[in-house]
Amino acid sequence: MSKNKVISPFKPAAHRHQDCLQSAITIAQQQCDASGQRFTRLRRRVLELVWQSHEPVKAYDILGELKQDSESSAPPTVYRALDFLQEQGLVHKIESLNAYVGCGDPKESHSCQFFICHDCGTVAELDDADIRNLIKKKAKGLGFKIDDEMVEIRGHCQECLDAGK
Amino acid sequence: MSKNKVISPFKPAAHRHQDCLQSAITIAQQQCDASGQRFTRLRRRVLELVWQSHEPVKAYDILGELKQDSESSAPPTVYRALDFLQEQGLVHKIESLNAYVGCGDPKESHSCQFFICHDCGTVAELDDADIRNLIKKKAKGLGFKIDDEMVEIRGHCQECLDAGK
DNA sequence: ACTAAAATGTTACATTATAACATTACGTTT
DNA sequence: AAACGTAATGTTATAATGTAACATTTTAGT
Repeated sequence: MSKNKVISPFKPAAHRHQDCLQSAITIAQQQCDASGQRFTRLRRRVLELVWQSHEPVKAYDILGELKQDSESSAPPTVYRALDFLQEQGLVHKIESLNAYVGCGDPKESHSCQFFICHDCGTVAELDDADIRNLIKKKAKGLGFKIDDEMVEIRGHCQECLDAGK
Repeated sequence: MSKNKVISPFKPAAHRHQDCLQSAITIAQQQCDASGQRFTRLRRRVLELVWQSHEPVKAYDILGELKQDSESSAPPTVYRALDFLQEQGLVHKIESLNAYVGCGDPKESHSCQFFICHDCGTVAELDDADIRNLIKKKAKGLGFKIDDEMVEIRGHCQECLDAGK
């Protein structure tokens, strides 16, 4: 179970994103059912909005959309839903962007590493055991006990490099 | 030159912090002289404030101190100084805390990895070639070109664990 | 239906950061 | 030293991100 996984690769610009979204919602529903959490209409809606693309989404952009739904919404509406989704592992926050992305594999808790493309704005997510173990080893050398780790790599994805952007 | 370095270890609670501060300022002055940058009074003062301890410092806390100096100051005062210091490699921003720490080894540009203790709030900084190289390798596997990397590990340092905090 | 807990609504505000333009300080040329 | 141009700082206003506190509604379990 200590495998290196690409949880979400960089998606080609054209792909059936509807499938990504659909799958994310289905899995989220199953997860919540299984763990006795309530996947309410609001939480579902926020998750859908996070999954609108593979780009990290800002909380206030989500809020803007919610308001268009003519649902009564305010910042806490969004932040509470995002907190819930993060606790369930359904979304991650990208700290260096103050933005949120859907998690492609919420089934198990994991460390994750993000690769963020400056050009197209999309993000790839890994759960890489090599990185995790190396960090664990380094922490051990410092006598440090890890709670939580954040690895965010900024640069340029293959597709954008090829496109010469 | 591809060595693993501990740029700043977790400092024992009691140490001659005056020396850390002094050294940081001296090195900063030398760096700026060497690269033809102006290490102005304001920039020096902000760097001193960042180096008040080994805990990350918030921009608005720095602003508060500046105002006490009876210097006329506003947010841009601080953010511009911090931007400059970051460009020179003299301070780093901890993204997950929106806070800034002095860099213990600004002499060369480097990747760095932070270990952040939740208990005492202090931070250790590594420049670890193993981590850097592994991330580089993983990026290569994705066809990804790295600009910049952020590794921030949150947990508990040895000293706090020993103290049973 | 009743109740307690969870979720959401609502208002207000705190924190973090930047835009835009005015002024001052500084190094260079003359 | 005076004039000039650029870099640095001052100043005002506002944008962007996030939370506290309390009211109301919804839900699950009895």
